[in-house]
Amino acid sequence: MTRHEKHFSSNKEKEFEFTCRKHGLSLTIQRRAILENLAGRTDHPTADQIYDAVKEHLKGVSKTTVYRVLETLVNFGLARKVNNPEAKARFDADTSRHHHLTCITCGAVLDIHAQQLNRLSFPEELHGDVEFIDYSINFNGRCPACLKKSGAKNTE
Amino acid sequence: MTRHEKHFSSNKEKEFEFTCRKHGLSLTIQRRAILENLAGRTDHPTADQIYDAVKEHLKGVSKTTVYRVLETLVNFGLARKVNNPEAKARFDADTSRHHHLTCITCGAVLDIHAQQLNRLSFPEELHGDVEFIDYSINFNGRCPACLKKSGAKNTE
DNA sequence: AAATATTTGACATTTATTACCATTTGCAAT
DNA sequence: ATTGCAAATGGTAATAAATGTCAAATATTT
Ligand SMILES: [Zn+2]
Ligand SMILES: [Zn+2]
Ligand SMILES: [Zn+2]
Ligand SMILES: [Zn+2]
Repeated sequence: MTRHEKHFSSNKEKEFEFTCRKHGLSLTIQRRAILENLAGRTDHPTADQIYDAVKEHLKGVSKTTVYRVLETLVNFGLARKVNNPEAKARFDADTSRHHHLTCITCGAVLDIHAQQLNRLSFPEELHGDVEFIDYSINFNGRCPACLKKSGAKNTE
Repeated sequence: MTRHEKHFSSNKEKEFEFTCRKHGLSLTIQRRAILENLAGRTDHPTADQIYDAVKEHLKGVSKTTVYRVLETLVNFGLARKVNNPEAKARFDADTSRHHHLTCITCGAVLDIHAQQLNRLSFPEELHGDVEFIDYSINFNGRCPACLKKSGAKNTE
């Protein structure tokens, strides 16, 4: 019983309460339980995995609520969506080493080719623990079209 | 008519034919058309978008085929899946700046915290064209558990 | 405690992806 | 060119993830 509660560090709990109050969000037991579960694990669970875990302690939770609460948590910066910015796979015939920028305004995905980004060194302190094979970088920002539309050309 | 065909660079076409022959894959018009379409655009389309485009030239293509062919192309290195290594979103309560390693063996997602990775400089040559806001790095490799199991501890 | 605004739960629906299988097609050997 | 067979396709049906709806329940305010 105390096992999972100790993971809901009072830091995260305070941040949760603060953020909810700040934005006029109700402090519901569902929100608390879902964030508590997510904060108590490091395996980057899916919505379904969180649902499976939470329903043990909170009999009757709806899966809909889990999806909704997760979205809320992400929107207010209390959690982060690691994969799948959208729910569809995107394909690329360019198999050369390059990276991507996703436009936060229109969702476009642009190629970022830059030599300097292809020479990242893997963190030494982790060698031995894990094996690094490759990497790709996901930038987020704004594409040329949306930049032009908004007129926000910061040249600084 | 020549508009889209010129994009199917003879390089990619040769690579396609070579790879198919090398692995005993049939050279079907569906595979050719789908790769031709994908290679002729840079917008990282979804399977559905490719289907919409391809069916114009290849009346009667099945959406199933598009999904299947894309999978084949990715498996044989002729294309790349940019988003959604799997079709589910994963969540993280750690909103601090960090990166992720996805284990190619078991699919686990691990946090990679390393200061050196948080100081990437955005490619200068792109300043002005696009606006960079943030980034995250997706490593792929193998997690400690799978590394240990396979006994492949390369300490070099 | 009562009034009000928000959130939830159950169900239905949409959307992405995969499974299945009969038919067709690519391809190699006549 | 014809034949034979393995491989691939098309159509449909089935999963699975995610979202929409709305009355009932709950949190917050008064
Ligand atoms: Zn844009
Ligand atoms: Zn790309
Ligand atoms: Zn693993
Ligand atoms: Zn993480």
